[in-house]
Amino acid sequence: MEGKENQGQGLPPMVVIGGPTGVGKTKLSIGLAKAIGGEIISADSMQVYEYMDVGSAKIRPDEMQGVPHHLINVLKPWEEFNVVTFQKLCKEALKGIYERGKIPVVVGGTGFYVQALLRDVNFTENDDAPDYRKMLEEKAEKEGPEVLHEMLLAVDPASAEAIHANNVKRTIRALEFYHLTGTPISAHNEEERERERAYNCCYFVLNDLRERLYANIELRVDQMIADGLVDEVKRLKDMGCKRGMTAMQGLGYKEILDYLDDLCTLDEAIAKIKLETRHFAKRQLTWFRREPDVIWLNKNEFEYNETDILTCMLEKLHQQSII
RNA sequence: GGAUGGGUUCCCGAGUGGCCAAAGGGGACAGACUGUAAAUCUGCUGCAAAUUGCUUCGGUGGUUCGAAUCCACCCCCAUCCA
Repeated sequence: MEGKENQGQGLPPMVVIGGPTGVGKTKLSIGLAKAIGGEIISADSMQVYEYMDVGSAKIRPDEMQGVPHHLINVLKPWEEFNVVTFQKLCKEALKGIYERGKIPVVVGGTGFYVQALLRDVNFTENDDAPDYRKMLEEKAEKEGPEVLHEMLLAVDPASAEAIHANNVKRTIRALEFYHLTGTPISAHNEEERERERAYNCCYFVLNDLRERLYANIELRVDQMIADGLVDEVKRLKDMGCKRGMTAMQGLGYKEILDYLDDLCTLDEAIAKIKLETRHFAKRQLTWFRREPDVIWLNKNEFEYNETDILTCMLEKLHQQSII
């Protein structure tokens, strides 16, 4: 509990608000940003995309209340997005924020992205190797995932042990890394794991009772449908968006796409979105739980009083000399 | 009232005398994660500290060394006939 207050001394200030989808991060972030004169950086893998508003639960301009937002609507849906891009865009945004003498408030549910930013993880520069990756994907498809896993075992046994054979995506990434750099990704990861936070920051995680979270998710999905999610996906489809694209892997998008392609009924699609969103929220929480030094804000413990939550946050920020 | 099919662990569903605490799937829960992360993958799921014990397959009673599985009666559900 104590003794960690000054560890961030000298580092640039930052506030992080994480939490599962649908807890109310957006609303809270506005309240906080206004209170401390902050600017918001969205750590969200879908809100970066233009034309994807309802399905990504993107904040509306009128909700921003004048608080500047970064990393929202900065990519087209057919563009690729990944941690490295996120990191790069983030750093650009941060530069401006610090120049303006403001405090960045990083808000988002993608724990991986937040971590990459906070610890300034170095993702070794490599060029893409689309052909190699594609070859591996086809190989896995044809010969089964074990074959790739054995290839990995030969060049990077540590990774092979850490990555389950069925996890084709991560197996491929490990192979690709070795292919491009000649060194095992496991060695690289080991080094990067040692990294400490590069910012003086408070990492808040907003949470709520599981049952309330889930109930809320269902309501939100119904609301998205009412707000025109189907039309939104239809428009994206007309723009040429296809299943394989990063943007179209978003929850709500891939399922509605299936519906539009007549692969299921609308009700089935909606039920699936709800289910997968619940699963997602759970995975998010798993990530935050293992993240060290996060400050949990359980809404139920605050009796759902937003002001009390804000007061608590401000107190923590003071303690850590962020404000 | 009659005929037939059926009631299985949170749900769906297999199991028709011992190898069954009961296949498989789903959900729930837990976890992994360092360039696809709203992705991808893993574990676990009757109770009890137990390689052992206890309770469970609509209910009750019976047959048997032994039953979720066989028999009898009863209750409930579905469809059909009256």
